[in-house]
Amino acid sequence: MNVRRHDPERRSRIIDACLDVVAEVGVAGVSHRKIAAAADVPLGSMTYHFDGIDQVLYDAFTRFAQAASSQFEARMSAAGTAQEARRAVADLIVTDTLSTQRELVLMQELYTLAARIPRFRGITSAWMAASRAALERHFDPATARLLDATIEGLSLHRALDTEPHDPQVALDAIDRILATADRKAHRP
Amino acid sequence: MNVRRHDPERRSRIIDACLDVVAEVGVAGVSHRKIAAAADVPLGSMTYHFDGIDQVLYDAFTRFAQAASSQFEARMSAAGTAQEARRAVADLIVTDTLSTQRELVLMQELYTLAARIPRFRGITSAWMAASRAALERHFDPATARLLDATIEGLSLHRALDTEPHDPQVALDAIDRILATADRKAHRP
DNA sequence: GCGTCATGCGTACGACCGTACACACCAAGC
DNA sequence: GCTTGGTGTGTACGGTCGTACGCATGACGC
Repeated sequence: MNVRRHDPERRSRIIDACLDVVAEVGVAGVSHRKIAAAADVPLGSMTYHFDGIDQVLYDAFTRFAQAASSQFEARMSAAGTAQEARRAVADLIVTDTLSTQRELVLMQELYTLAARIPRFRGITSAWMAASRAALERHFDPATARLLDATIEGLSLHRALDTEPHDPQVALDAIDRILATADRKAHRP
Repeated sequence: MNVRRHDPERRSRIIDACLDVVAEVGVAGVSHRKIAAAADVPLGSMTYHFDGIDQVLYDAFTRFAQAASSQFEARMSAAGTAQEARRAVADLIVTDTLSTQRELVLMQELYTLAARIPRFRGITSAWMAASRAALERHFDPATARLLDATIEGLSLHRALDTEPHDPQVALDAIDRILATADRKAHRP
């Protein structure tokens, strides 16, 4: 027997490389050859480790969504007071996972795939459910849903704006939404 | 001289066909051949009427954005009272341009392109500016911006939700935002 | 009627694609 | 040391791609 059936380290490197390639040339531009070159693995490895390019994309976006989701959750659960929660939501928009152009591009690519291909909606719905759950640690469900949608919208505007975003805009938006929210203590 | 230099009717049909193809297979799947087949024009027409596939996409998304923008503007300017404006915003989300899966997919594809390629941001920024201007007919600028972002977010959630969207959610969200808005009379 | 010339098309070429598959490699059993 | 069998790779094939380009077409000036 050889050491392992599927070298997980190599497989993992392919997934990371896939995200890099997607961020650079978009889902439209990915190919086995480009990913293999970026991961520095032979072309043959691609078909060996994955059934097809769809599976590579699926696994790559799953990893991306889970990473973003964990960061979101960590940020929200670190907030103790209501004021900290408010600040945490703002940070999510202006300095967190969704802050670099790379992350924003990947997010958009994932949304686009999910909008067109039902199979990918599993990834986005899990992500959205996790975000909402994290927000519901501090806010009532209706507010969590509204905040979630607004975060998406502001992030999108951020991705498409040519000039740098003013953090105050996000803070103001959140304050206005929270002004209409049920007061809810932080769950112990 | 021949009748015309660039037959506009044929060129226009190619643009429409391009949107159809993108809606079906995504930007990742478009090709000269598929668009030509969908438009029922010879393959050679593609390079004759357009400099490259990027230009086809650019023109197609420009048309799409302008159509959506006009509809948005028409919907908002038809509203006279504040109550009608509130209803108009809700309609934008639940029954208007952004309501069919086709429109939502195209919108996502455009956003993704714009996030990655600065050239396409001209289309999205014009669209966003027009939306905001239409909203500012009824609401103060800060509210218009917040509404705009929230509309985007709710539309996105709608595109990715597996189950049909409850219109009441959109209405509630708008009401909560408007509850914090400056009262502003409809400009004559 | 006929030459002229811009319009628009059919075709073919080279590049790149996904993937099948033969096989090199190497650890383990004996 | 030899056999064996799974692991991972290199290569080549059939197909699709964008696009360059030669040429058919038909309207116009005369």
